Amino acid sequence: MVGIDDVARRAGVSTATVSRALSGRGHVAAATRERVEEAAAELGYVVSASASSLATGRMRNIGVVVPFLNRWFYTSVLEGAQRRLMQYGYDLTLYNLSGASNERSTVFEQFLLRQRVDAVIAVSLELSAEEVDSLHALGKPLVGVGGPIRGVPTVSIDDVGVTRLATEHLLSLGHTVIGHIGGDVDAEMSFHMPTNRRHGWEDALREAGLEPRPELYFPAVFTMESGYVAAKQMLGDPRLRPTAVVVASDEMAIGVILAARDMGLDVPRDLSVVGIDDHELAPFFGLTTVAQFPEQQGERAVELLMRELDQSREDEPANLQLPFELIVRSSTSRPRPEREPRD
Amino acid sequence: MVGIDDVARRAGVSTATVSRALSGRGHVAAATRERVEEAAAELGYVVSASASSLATGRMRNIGVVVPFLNRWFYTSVLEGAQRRLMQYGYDLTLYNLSGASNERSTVFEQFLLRQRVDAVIAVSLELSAEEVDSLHALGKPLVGVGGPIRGVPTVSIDDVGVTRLATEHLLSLGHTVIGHIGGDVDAEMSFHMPTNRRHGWEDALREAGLEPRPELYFPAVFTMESGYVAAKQMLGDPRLRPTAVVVASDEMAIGVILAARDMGLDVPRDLSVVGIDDHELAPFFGLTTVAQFPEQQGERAVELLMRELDQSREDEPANLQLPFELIVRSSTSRPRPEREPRD
DNA sequence: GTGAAAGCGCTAACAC
DNA sequence: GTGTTAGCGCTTTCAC
Repeated sequence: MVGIDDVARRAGVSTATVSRALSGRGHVAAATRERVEEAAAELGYVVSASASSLATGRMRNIGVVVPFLNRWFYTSVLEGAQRRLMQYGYDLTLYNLSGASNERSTVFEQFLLRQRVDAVIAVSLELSAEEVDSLHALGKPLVGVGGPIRGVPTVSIDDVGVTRLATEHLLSLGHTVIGHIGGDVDAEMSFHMPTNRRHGWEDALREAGLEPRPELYFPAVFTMESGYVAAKQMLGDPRLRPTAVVVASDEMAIGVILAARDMGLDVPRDLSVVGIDDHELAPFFGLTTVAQFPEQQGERAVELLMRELDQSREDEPANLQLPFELIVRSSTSRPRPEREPRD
Repeated sequence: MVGIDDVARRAGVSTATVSRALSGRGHVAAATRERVEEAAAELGYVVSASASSLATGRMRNIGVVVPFLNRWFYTSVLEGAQRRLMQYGYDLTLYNLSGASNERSTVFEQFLLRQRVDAVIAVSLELSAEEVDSLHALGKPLVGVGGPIRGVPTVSIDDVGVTRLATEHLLSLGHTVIGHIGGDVDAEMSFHMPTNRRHGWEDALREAGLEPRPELYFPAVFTMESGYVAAKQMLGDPRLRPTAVVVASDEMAIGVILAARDMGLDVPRDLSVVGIDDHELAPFFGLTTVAQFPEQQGERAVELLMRELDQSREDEPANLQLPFELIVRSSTSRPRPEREPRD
């Protein structure tokens, strides 16, 4: 293993100078720096992460904790975070909680505290006060993605706002009977995200002078299949007859489109559908949706972290609300007139 | 920061004993071990990963390199790998190559060589000889998932076998005009995987005494949409008229099902479809498929690595072929008789 | 601008 | 079975 003193010897300087030259910290004469860099390159020298970490106390590694891996949202956040971290020269170590039931405590009590990460990003995770405290006690900054955590800076979107926008889009097209398929309140995703999205639907309706009808809300669990099942219930009930539906995720919304097709309903002529996400499959299905940008959320989380890591800690725990955007495709249109056009 | 000598003092022993007691290496009297563990718990002591790594030369961390993140196969492998690594007490640091074009060289030249990982798992990556060599030069074991790498142990499935099985399933149902939608040879996935899968289709056909017709093969790029597009081509050509199609991935196969529907074809009455993967969406679409088990592939890769890491290196570079399995759902059936049934 | 040397916190010989 | 101690390979004062 070629070490720092091999480089020092070859460049004819001390190890201190090599360290300074290669890390960019402290002043080194340009000529010296060049000699050192050359020597390092020739020898194929790379600093030992553990030695460097031991000396500096910094691992240049951050932990990202996700509740699942096989979901578009999480992998997108991950992708954004990882890309930005790489630019900062940081590694990303991944903790996935979807395995054994005790994995969560293992991660928090064993792995995260082992001093292998300088900070952690928690994605869509409602952390307990103890979990937050134990991390903070070790001086590890923490930022959340996807929902607020008490006393922790967070990046997220306005969950009320997204469904409100989706609903307003339908209202502006002339729909008045608008259903909502949303997350089951006591399912996985926590953070009251399902509740907030439901509120957005209700708020928009009320503002338009329409009272949201509870029987037009159907719970589902954020999968295509559950969206399909919920839609069949909603569309099959002869008392309901919605002309449009706001769906809390694109995957569910695609399920809704397929259910409508299977029932002989034309989308959008008989039913307008709008989702939330802008999932990679949305264009293929022509799905109108409110895009959130999870990769960007991952990137911003990293930036927040880097700021905390670099500077004088402790700005305000800034809660970043990221933008979202209505993307109109072919799954929404004006409602079909009740009676045959008179022509 | 509470260190090892705080624990030693509190337990009334030496640091060496604390180290031994807590790591499980070397002999410690049961009573002593207990006292040490107690002291450590009371003080909330956790070993410093960097100090420990510096002393042992082991990071207890392995790097996993994937070409993409937003694909079912990769996240599944990742999930399996991560679960198993956790059991071994190892961390997983994630490298995703899907970003900037120079990310690959950055990962290989900067990150992996920084001595932060004890070994690496390369998923569906055709590594160059230099990439392999530079890793080996550092004494870092390497295992591949998803395809062979020269001189590197690999876990994968028999790509010829899976499509052969899928094709045989259709043949046994009585189909004789069987198309194939496969990966584009010069697209992302490398490893000749698309070519191998195509061979499986051809082999099975030939064995049944049927000459595979090149015009019944359509290339696509492993997305639902590309499967849809390819299927439209295949099904729209009046000279072709396949009664069944073997598709190289479930996502593409779902695209095929949707295309058939849009053309007024009934699956499976007018067209049988079989995919490869057993993707999470397969049950929802009733897709008959050949399941591969990517999570298991991730787990096995870890096991291979642990064996290399633990023992006397250098067994044979064992290439593990993992099992696959035909899962029959509702997208395949006997072909419709050419003429109306005579009753 | 550069060098000498004292750690960083643990592990593993080696003694006993 | 347990203690002493010499590193592991860097970084960073402190001198010069």
